[in-house]
Amino acid sequence: MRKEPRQARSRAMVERIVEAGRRTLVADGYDRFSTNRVAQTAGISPGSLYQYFPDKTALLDVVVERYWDDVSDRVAASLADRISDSGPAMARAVAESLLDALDADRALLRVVAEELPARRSRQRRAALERRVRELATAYLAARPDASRRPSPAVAAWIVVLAVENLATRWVLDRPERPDREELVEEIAALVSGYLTSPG
Amino acid sequence: MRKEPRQARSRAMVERIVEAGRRTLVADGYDRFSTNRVAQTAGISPGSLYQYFPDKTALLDVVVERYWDDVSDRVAASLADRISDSGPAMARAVAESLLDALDADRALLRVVAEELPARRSRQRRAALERRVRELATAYLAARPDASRRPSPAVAAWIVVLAVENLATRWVLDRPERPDREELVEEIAALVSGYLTSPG
Amino acid sequence: MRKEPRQARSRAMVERIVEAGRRTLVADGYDRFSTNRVAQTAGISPGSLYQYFPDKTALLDVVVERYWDDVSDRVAASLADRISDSGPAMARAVAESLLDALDADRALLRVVAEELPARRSRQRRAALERRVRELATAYLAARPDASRRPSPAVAAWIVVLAVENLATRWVLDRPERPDREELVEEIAALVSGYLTSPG
Amino acid sequence: MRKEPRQARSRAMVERIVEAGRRTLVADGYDRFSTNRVAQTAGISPGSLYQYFPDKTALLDVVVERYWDDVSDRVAASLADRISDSGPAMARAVAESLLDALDADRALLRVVAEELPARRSRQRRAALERRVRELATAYLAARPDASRRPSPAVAAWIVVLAVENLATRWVLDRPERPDREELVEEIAALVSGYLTSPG
DNA sequence: TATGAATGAGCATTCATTCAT
DNA sequence: CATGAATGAATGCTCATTCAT
Repeated sequence: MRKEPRQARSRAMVERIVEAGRRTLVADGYDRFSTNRVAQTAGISPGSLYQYFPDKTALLDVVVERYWDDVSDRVAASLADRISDSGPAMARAVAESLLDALDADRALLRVVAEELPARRSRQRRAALERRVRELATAYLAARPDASRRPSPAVAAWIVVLAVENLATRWVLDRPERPDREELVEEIAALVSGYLTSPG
Repeated sequence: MRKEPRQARSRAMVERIVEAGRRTLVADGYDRFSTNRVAQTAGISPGSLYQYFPDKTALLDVVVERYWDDVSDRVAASLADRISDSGPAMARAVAESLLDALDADRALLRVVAEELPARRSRQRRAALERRVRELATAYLAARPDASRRPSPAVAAWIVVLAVENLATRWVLDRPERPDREELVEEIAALVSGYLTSPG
Repeated sequence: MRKEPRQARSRAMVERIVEAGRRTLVADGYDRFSTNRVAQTAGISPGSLYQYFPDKTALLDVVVERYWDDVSDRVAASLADRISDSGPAMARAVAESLLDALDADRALLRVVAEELPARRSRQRRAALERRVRELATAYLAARPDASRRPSPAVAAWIVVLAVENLATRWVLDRPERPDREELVEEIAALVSGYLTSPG
Repeated sequence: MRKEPRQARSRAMVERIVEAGRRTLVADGYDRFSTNRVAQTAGISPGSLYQYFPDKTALLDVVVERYWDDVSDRVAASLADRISDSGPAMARAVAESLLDALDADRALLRVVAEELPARRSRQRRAALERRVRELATAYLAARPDASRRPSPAVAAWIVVLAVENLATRWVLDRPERPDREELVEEIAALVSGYLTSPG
């Protein structure tokens, strides 16, 4: 009496491999991310891996993809709890959400952002940026007087990239100054100062 | 009669190898950056390479290091020509300098910023940031009323990282919007808006 | 109510697999003749294949075996239509029959004769040769004055091998010269010249 | 005081690898002809093999090529010692030469002719055939009355293929009948009977 | 019987590094 | 110093075969 349909078995196996991939990446770094090693970590044979992924790259892509999707989801979820009206508060909310999301799997962020060729992460990272940018654009569109920048699209590009990079760097480097609170404050200032700067 | 002292010979050889490394990196990408290939490009034997560099990584590091030092020098030189008084003009000058400096060897920037594990660039990139940050800090220190941010050091950290990343991404992606002029304008707004934002 | 006895089921399954093997061989070549691929072509699972064949080799052998048996049958059938009295005419008939038989599945001949290790074909190809040799021997025995060769068995060995190889090579290479008609003529001359050569 | 120039070192190594390839082929068969195994047999590391051959196929090709060239040379050498005038004697000489040449490395002939995909041998085997064919054609051209066949080229094609295959098969199978002497006799009869057969 | 997921030994190939010359 | 042939561990990947279901 098999409860789970075939699909579920596959899904479980894919899960197992992806998780092994993630762990291998975090534990051994990108340079040691080899199919044999992942298979060993997953407790399967190298051949089995190829029943679920056409090649090494495909697996890596899924791991990376999943990471950025998770970050993206965490940002979205986190934001939902912090919706607020005023501009600076909004910027603060975004910053906090991003910091939380990036901090959630800092070890993997380190690999994804610092060991992988950026090219590998590009697409999914861009998806995250797009998602946040859409929120930003919607926000700006809904509150025309929140921004004095001439182009909302350009403003969103500027803001999102700047904030994302500041957050990433901060999470990875954890400098003494600014501390988290300061950082959020400065980001809020950066964003609101920019938006209210006369265009 | 050997004219040149050993040191000089070494220096010339190191130079030759580093240059070969740079060319290999640009021409073939990081994946094909192998010691054999570099040696061949340099017109020496693989064994000789190891007389000047302990391992492949060391060579790569020097190439990267040199790249960021060059960028750093170009920024400094470029800035010297644009020294100006007013805040926004200063921000504009920095942005322009950075864009120029990054654009000067865009092919290598692509490899260094998108193919190499970011970790490799870390130290020297940080050096560039430090250098610019120092300029920024000095500027802010000299003009206390230019900034309302509580900590000059933090403000410099924020500004430099934000501007550097925006410039890098823009050079690499060359998006239609913002175009260069717009970008400079927005960066100026970002920086001056931030600095004048009440802390 | 199962209509067919187990035997019949097996036979049908064997058939199905062998046919799939044949098609795989023709379509993809010997290098891609893998059990998985054959099973897929047969619409069964790789495991099932092993219920009918102990290993890959056994299946391949049956496919090859079947091919040469088919050729053998075609030669026999074709010959029945060309029975004639005079020696040269007989040689011509054999040549034509062989060419027809080999041409009938040229695609498979190519694989069997040029891609497979010849060893694989050995036994069954020998069976074909034996069959034709028997006809030849019988013919020679029935017409003692048709041959001046001392040993009919040896003469048959010589003639059959020579003719078979000439026919095979011609079918596979299809050289401009000799064309088919010429070839048949030359084979007839070869055979009758040989047989009438004083022993 | 290095006596041998660089070339010679390479040549020795190539020789060593080719010989190891030959031995591996003979000892373990085509299926076990792997680069690692050849390297081990040669007493070198797998990587070294690739300094002399771009890939496995290239090595195999050289082994096969060398085999057929050797056979070809042996035939030529052997023939030089048997040059004779009369037709049947000539055919006998060719047959003997071929049998000698093929017998010289029967173990390798087995692999080359029965295990390798024929395609691999094709080109070099064709070279042998061409070489012998040229001799035959020259012979026929020089003695117009030696042949009554209409086309010398076609006659050469027929004769060479027939004789080559008979010789090969005989060497590989070593049947009781015909024995070597008989075989040579029958081949002579085959050839001279054919050539004198009225076209 | 039939399945097909899982296996794992094996393969061809690469490349950073060494060391005898 | 310079050489470059030699190394050999490691890699991504395949496929004949097995066995729990």
